[in-house]
Amino acid sequence: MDNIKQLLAASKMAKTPCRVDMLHILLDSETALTEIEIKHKLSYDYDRATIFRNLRAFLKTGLLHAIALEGGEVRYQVSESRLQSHVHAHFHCKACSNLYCLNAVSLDKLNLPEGFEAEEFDLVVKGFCEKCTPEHAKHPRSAN
Amino acid sequence: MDNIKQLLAASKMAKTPCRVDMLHILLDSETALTEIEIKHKLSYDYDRATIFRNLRAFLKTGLLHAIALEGGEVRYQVSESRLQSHVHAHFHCKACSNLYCLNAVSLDKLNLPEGFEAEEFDLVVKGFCEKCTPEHAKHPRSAN
DNA sequence: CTTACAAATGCAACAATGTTGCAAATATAC
DNA sequence: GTATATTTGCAACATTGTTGCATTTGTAAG
Repeated sequence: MDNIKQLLAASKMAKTPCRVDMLHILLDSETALTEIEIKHKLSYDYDRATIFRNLRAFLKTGLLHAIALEGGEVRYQVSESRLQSHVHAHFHCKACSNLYCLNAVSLDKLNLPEGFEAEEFDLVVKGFCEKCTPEHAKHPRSAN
Repeated sequence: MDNIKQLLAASKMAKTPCRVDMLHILLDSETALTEIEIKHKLSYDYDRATIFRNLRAFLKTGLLHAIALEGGEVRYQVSESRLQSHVHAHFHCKACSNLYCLNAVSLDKLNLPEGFEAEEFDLVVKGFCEKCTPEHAKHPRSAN
């Protein structure tokens, strides 16, 4: 709560109800969310332009980061350890389609072609999450 | 040329000028292309619905695969070694924004959380390509 | 090569989404 | 509390995703 106030202050953004609500939702979420998911979880029906602009502003200040999935789906997440590492790793469940953040992934010794200079790594691992692995669920593979 | 005919036949798709042209462009390209880039390179101004449907059909048969970048940008590429590996690695240049396909990347010993089962890996490495590294160019970092 | 059927295309229409200007409402600093 | 800078809601429009349908084209068979 107070945490959110600090986050906004650190980014020099006004503390408005919509922004607080958005960050609250994203901080509470175990998985990265789409713009529509965020909109649906908001306590008030804010205008889509407002949400759009706030997402854009959050990305600009680095408070959030976006992960693009196949099909053009974009999910947002609070960038907690953004500056510590340039590796962003996520796990995308093929059954429930949730997107989890993976920490502690190292990709240092990747052999790139001659003359290529790497700065960041975005990794998306696809499979089945703990709730949807064949052992735990019976019909999880229906989705894709 | 004849190669394209075989690709289409293998996917049980009719050999139409638009499809041949699209595949020609994608096979010739060193980098993955967006739908708009493909459209601009076509020799004839095909309807966008046609291109849209053909891309979708190509993805369905697996002839092409899509790579999603930040900002929702989606790029398409001929899937050459699609069945050999479940690792798709690409290099996205921050300067010229080209997307190169990286081969020979191994991500086997990735330590996932308990209960998570990985099937595919999509890696996007961002940085500067050989044409845009500081050594080779003077003002390449303007983009981004 | 023609015919007959299946498939693809162009076009129009509409839905969904991205994006902006601007006036009204709200937040921040004094 | 007041003044100023931001943010919001709304409307408008651009762009893109998507589909139905009539027309055209491709394919397979004779």
